[in-house]
Formats: sequence, C-alpha cells, structure tokens
Amino acid sequence: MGYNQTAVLVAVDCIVFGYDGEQLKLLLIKRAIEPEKDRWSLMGGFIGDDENLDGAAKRILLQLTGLHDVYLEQLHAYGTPDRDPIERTVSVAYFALIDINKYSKQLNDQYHAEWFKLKEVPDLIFDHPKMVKAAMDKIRYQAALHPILFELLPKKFTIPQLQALYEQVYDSPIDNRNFIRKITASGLLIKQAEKDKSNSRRGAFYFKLDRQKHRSQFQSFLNFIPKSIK
Amino acid sequence: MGYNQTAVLVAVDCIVFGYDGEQLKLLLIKRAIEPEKDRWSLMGGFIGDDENLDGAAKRILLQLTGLHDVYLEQLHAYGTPDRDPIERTVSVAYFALIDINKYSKQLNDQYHAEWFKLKEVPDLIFDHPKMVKAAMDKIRYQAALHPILFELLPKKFTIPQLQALYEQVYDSPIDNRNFIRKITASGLLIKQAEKDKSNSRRGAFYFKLDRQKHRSQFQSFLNFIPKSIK
DNA sequence: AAATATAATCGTTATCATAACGTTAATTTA
DNA sequence: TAAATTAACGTTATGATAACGATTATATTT
Repeated sequence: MGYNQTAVLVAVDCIVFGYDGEQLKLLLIKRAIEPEKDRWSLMGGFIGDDENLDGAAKRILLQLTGLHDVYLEQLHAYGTPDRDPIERTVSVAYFALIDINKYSKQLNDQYHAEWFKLKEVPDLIFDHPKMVKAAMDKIRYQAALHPILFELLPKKFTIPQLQALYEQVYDSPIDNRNFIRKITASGLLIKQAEKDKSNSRRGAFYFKLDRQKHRSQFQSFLNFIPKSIK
Repeated sequence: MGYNQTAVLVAVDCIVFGYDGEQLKLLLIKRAIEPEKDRWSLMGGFIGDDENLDGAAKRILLQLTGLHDVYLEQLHAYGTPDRDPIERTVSVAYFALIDINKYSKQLNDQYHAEWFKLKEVPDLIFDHPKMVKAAMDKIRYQAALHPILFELLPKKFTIPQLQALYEQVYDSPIDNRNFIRKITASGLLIKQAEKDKSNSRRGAFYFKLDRQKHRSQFQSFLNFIPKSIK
C-alpha cells in the first residue's frame, strides 16, 4: 500500500508580529530541544495526523500566545534537504499579526517566549532568518495594497499609533497631513468620543476599525504608503 | 535518532500556463497510476532525497516540457490530511509561465500531455482545481503590478498579441490606444523592423523585451490593467 | 501668564496617471 | 479604385497624490 516513496517530516513555523502601540515586535522562543537547544527560534511544530497546515499553524499559535482568531497567512514552504540537521523536514512558514496587548501568556512561560524589536532580533536557528525577512517583505507588499496592519492594533487606537506603525513597517517617515487625509478618505475608521492622553497634553482621539468596510474594501488595493517608498 | 514524528510524503505539483500568441492555455497530463488513473491532472511528483522544493519543481517541469530556465514561482502548500486517498501527501504547488512555441515535447508523449484553453479545462483530480484557481488569481494579482506576462511570449511578439494576452488573463477588453501608450511608456519594449503579417493586412510590428529594464523595473508596481477591472 | 509639546484641521499647488474618445495611416482584398 | 481591416497616434478632462504652509486645540511645565 502507498506510493513507496521516502517520507519526510513536515513542520509549521510561525513568524509572529506584534505591536504595542509604539514598537513593532517579533515573538521568539528559546528552543527547548537539541539540536540548537537554548538558541532563539521561531515557534514551530510538526503537523498532526488529522490536521491540515492552517490547522497546525493555528494550534501552534494558540500554544504560544493563548490566542484564537489571529490573522494568519501562509508565507512559503522551505525544503532544502539539510535545513534541519537531525532529520529531513519541510517547513511551511506562516506569519501572524497580533495585538500585543491581547497576548495572554506570561512572558518566560514554558516556551521562554520573548518579544524583540525588529531591529534587535537575535541570531536565529536554521533558515529562520530567511523566513523572518520573507515575512517582512510580504507584509510590506501586502500593507501597501491592503489594510492588513489594523490586525496589529487594539480595538481602540489613535491615528498617531497607526501612523507610527506604518512608519516602522516601511522604516520611513510619513507626512502626517497626507496620512490623515488618506486614512479618513478610506472611511475605514470610526472616531470615538474618548481620547488617549497618555502620550500628549492635548490627547489623541481613539478610533475603531469599521470591520464591515474593512472586509469589503480589503481587495481594493488602497495605497496607504507614499510613492517615494515604493 | 530523529524527532520521532510521523513522516508524510511531500510532492510538488506544477500549474503550467502557456500562450501561443492567441490563446492562454493550461498543460495537463493523463494520470498514469492509481488512484484516479487516466483522469486529467496537474504534472507532479515526489521530492527527491537531495532536492529542494524549487529543484523538484524544475525537474518535473523539465520532464513535462523539455524546458530549462522557465519562469517558476511557488504558489502555496496544500496539506489536508485526505487530499490524496492512498497516502498522506503534502503538496507544494508551483506555477510556471512558458512560451508554448518553445514547448519541445511531442504532445501525447509518455505523459499524454495536452494543452487546454482556460475556459475548457476538464475535471481534475484531488484538489487540483483549487490549485489552478489559486494560480490564476495569483497571476492576475502579479500581472497587475509586475510585468510577468512577458514570460509567456516568444522572443519576438506583437502588441496585439500582448494585448490579447492581458485581455485573456483579465477576461476583459482593454482599450487599445491606452494600452499601447502605457506599454510604450514603460520602456520595456524594443521595436523591431520586421512585421508580422499573418494576422492582418497592415501587419503589426514585432517587439522584443528589453530584458535589462524588465529586471530592473520588475518591482516597480506598474499598472498594466485598467482600474475598472480592479 | 507665557512657553511648549503634541494632535488635528484646513488649505494650496504642481505633477502625474488615467479613462474615454476621436482621428489618421497602412495594407490587402474585392 | 474603393472598401475593409487593423495598427498607431492624438486630445482632453478628471482624479489621485506628494510636498508643502499655516493655524487651532489642549493641557502641562516654567
């Protein structure tokens, strides 16, 4: 029975991005097993017998963050024969975007997970650096055309927070006046009465995302970033 | 030794698109083995022990078309547990864009390969219909932003051929005068002295792709399709 | 009370991309 | 020679956008 072919392990690795309103960060764990024990690594795991790839990614993300209903997207499959020195493993990478404030696990829990600023990511095992770079490239590409970055924000957020997020994703300053105009023109935001006064004297209004419009306009190729960046 | 996990088969499936100057087509084979023997299928195969995923896709494409140096891009990994009824197989799908005229194998060779017009694709096995749809969606997305469709054309081609290709990809008519302007403004084409007189009385000039510019402008988010389609 | 820091609003302009449509040119067939 | 067919060039109005300037609001610090 079967095709009489060499079977290999299939794993899923998750590149988890989070934003705390100020800094865009990457979630890493300290690898618990040999080889490369105690080095920093993406969270991953092998697929289960009754699980599809998306399901495996969801499960791993739940284990790592305690969160259901996270924005998750398949990135790329990696299959160089020697990418794992112990046993041949094909890895399907996923990236996730979450609101750090929702992150419910204790840091330094069983996985010794930690958030790293994007510019301070440590050395990673295997081909994980390549995965992280590919994920950032994809997010930049996607965010230029679709409103995905809202997935990183809490339910209520301010425009300065939103703008800082875009500026970090593109590592580039954005004109505040044009940014506001474009964002408000998109109709995606609903202004709240309340203000966030933690970061300024005047205070910045909170906004909520119009989920209805977000869904319906997701494919509309909105350009939220200035051309000069492209 | 090893991680003591259940191993599965990993295959690569290729969605091969071709253009003959008139029709955009999909290359399919008649499956030679059980299950689903003699039904139409994408060309696929299992990864070799010393092969990475891209390498496996290249090898399969060479077997099927006789071509090296084909435009090939990873599309998506599919891993539903029962997608292959015989043995669990994770498949990494790739799509390829080739000039049909370069296709060097005899049709009805050992794989019983045949070209099908996109609107006349037969029933396919397993989740191959999903893969074909995903590939078309991705090509439409990519072609709206990058000049990938040139990969489908021969060295020398005419503007009417190019336009017909875009019209088929987007299943939508395009204004010829605006199309020409946009294409010429891109600077990607080099006009030849010779004309193709097979399809019209006046004859259409041949053009060649400026490979240098094609490479350097590939990331420049050119919009070759009218907004109305988006 | 004045200075200050951040948020938000309103406005201007030059440039560019684009859709929609009209017109002319070249060539072969009837 | 006229008709038919396809290719190629031209015009214009509209909208998006980047890059600026200027002003107002708010509450804290000096």
